[in-house]
Amino acid sequence: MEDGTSKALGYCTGTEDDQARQWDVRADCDVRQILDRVADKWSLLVIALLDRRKMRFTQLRRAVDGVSQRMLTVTLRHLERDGLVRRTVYPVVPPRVEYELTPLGISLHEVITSLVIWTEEHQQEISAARSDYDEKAASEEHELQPAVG
Amino acid sequence: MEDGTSKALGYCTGTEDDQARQWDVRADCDVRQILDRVADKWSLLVIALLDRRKMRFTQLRRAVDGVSQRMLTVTLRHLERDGLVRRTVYPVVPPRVEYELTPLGISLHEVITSLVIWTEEHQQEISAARSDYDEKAASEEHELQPAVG
DNA sequence: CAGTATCCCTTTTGATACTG
DNA sequence: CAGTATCAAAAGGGATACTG
Repeated sequence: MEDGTSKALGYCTGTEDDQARQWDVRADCDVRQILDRVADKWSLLVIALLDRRKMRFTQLRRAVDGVSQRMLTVTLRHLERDGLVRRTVYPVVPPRVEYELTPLGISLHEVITSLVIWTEEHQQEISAARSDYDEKAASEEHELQPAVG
Repeated sequence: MEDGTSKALGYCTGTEDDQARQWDVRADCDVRQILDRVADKWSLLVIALLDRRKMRFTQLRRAVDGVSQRMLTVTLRHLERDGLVRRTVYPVVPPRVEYELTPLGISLHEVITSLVIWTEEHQQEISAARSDYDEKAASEEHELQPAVG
């Protein structure tokens, strides 16, 4: 689980009969590594929290608040390994460790922001689509079971 | 599992002592729904494949190729529910079902593209960071176990 | 404080078999 | 063809206990 590079990505074998897409299938293989990081349950929160400031472990733990100690550690290690976060250890008696975004991390943060903005702008449409879908799915069921209520 | 709106998102409770971040913590709750869709192992591939053309179920299944029948169905249902993909059933003898992006789906596709581009542009840096991290992690271990090689 | 190690439960995913 | 249903395997993630 610690090694993001060795996982099998079944669909990485390129087939060139597929000229319509503009993303290279092979590019997806690389993209996946980052997407998995972005998509990670906690990574996004940590990146957002670390925007323009350093934070200590416990400080992050409280800020994210739903996260377990284990998952925060795992998340931070992944981000550090990918060069998105820098970890600084101060060799003092009560250990002090600070986390901050690297330039690469800041740059990713900006890109993710555009995705976040898109989501905010289209949230209404998505909610509407969901309600619509759920309603229709419900009436489909009524066709099979007309006498429920 | 079919209901993306009811899942618990532990970190959604907003604490306002946190003025540095520019994303609203509550926004993350909504954002998560979409991010989960974007981040999904197969969604991205399907959206990419559906760019500017209709495709049938089996056609998609072969194009994605690593995907199981079940996962493709689940993925398509999610995308359909979110209003990103339109599903059209032709009531003919061998069933014919076509999938295509909605305008909303096209719009998301464009935003995701910027993320894909970012990844392609920074892939080298990330790989380098990983090698660096792994190398350092390896030598840390040698400090504990000096006689290995 | 800032972790690591372990156990265990939940969710996700894949394989297989069956159907309109 | 385009699914649904079911079951088993695997990964993800939390709680707890321990450590430099």
